[in-house]
Amino acid sequence: MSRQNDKRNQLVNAADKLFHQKGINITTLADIASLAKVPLGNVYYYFKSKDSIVEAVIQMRRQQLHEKMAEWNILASARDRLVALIEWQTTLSQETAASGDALGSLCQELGKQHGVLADMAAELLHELIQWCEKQWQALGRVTEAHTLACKLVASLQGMNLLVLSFKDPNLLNCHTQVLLQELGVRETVAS
Amino acid sequence: MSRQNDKRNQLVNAADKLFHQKGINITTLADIASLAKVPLGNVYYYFKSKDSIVEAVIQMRRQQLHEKMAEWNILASARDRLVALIEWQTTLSQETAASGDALGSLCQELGKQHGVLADMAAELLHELIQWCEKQWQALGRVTEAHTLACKLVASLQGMNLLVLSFKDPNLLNCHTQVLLQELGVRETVAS
DNA sequence: GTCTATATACAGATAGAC
DNA sequence: GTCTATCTGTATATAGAC
Repeated sequence: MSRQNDKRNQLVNAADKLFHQKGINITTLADIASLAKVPLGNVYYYFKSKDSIVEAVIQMRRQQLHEKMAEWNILASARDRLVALIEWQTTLSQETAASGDALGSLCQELGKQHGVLADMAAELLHELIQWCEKQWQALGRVTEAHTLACKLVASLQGMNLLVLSFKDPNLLNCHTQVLLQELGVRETVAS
Repeated sequence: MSRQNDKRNQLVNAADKLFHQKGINITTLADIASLAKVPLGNVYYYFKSKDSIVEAVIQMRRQQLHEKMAEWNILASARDRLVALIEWQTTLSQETAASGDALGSLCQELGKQHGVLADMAAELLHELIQWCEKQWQALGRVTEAHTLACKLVASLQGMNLLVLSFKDPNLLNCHTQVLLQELGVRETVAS
């Protein structure tokens, strides 16, 4: 952890926040430098271009996603692990209402540009789906696992879009109830 | 339909296409003017700002959505009307894989900016959900109609994001099968 | 009404002092 | 390594000839 990495991390964290809040295209290097309290020109000592900052942000988010999944993996039952994912989304409902889902907007914005960055963002989504797939397999839904995983992630992402559009965090709580119920149908006993 | 409106419409159509393909923020007035074969400076005779072009595009899409819904409304059963919506999405799978869903990306991009335009885009999504809600009511699912409508639109929108991210139109076909089956569960007989 | 030329502002990126 | 000053390109928007 050198001094150099400190400043670099400040820049990546600032970019991460601004990309989420305003979108990548609208965010300027000046915005990032300003939030990170680093002089504009200095940015190019750490990154050769704006794209390489975007790449660094994606890598950081990938790391964070891995940590989240590792955290969920500790849970004993696959059902609880899926519940943890869904509940995690609800804890983000406030910021989702303000700025959308970080992963979803990243994929949406980069997806149109057809570049390497789009593939990297898509890879994050892919890893999340793969993780869900494993949980469904553990629940015995082996043949349908992939479809169910896509369905779950799509539902969450679609709901995040509604939450953003209608600025209504509560919509997410309401809908995740349904998702949780659907999970419960096969796993819990009536009580 | 004066000559004036012709050029205006050319500009709106060009903007509509480019906003979908590249996103609003990345699309420049020069891009729009060029595609519409209108000199750049002339754009300001028809629109006072870029935002007012965005507004015109949203209004046009609103009109198109109304036409689509009117078209579907002709169908006899509410179930067929919902099927028509889902199948319409699948017919768009190619362009969704290339540029995402037009409505979804609009809401995602504008949703972060918290302006009047964001509200207008959200209104489109709202109208689609309301339309779905009516169909569910007609199917007798009165109390759950709103939830089911949100769920359906969210599923479609989420799937559109996966299709864009993974550049895989077939994913949509695959998933809409599931949605159609779910609709079918309550309405069709085994055969 | 239509278009050319241009003002103005600001983006990403660079040069080079310290 | 760090920062100031600035280049270069290009965006939105305007002025004004025709």
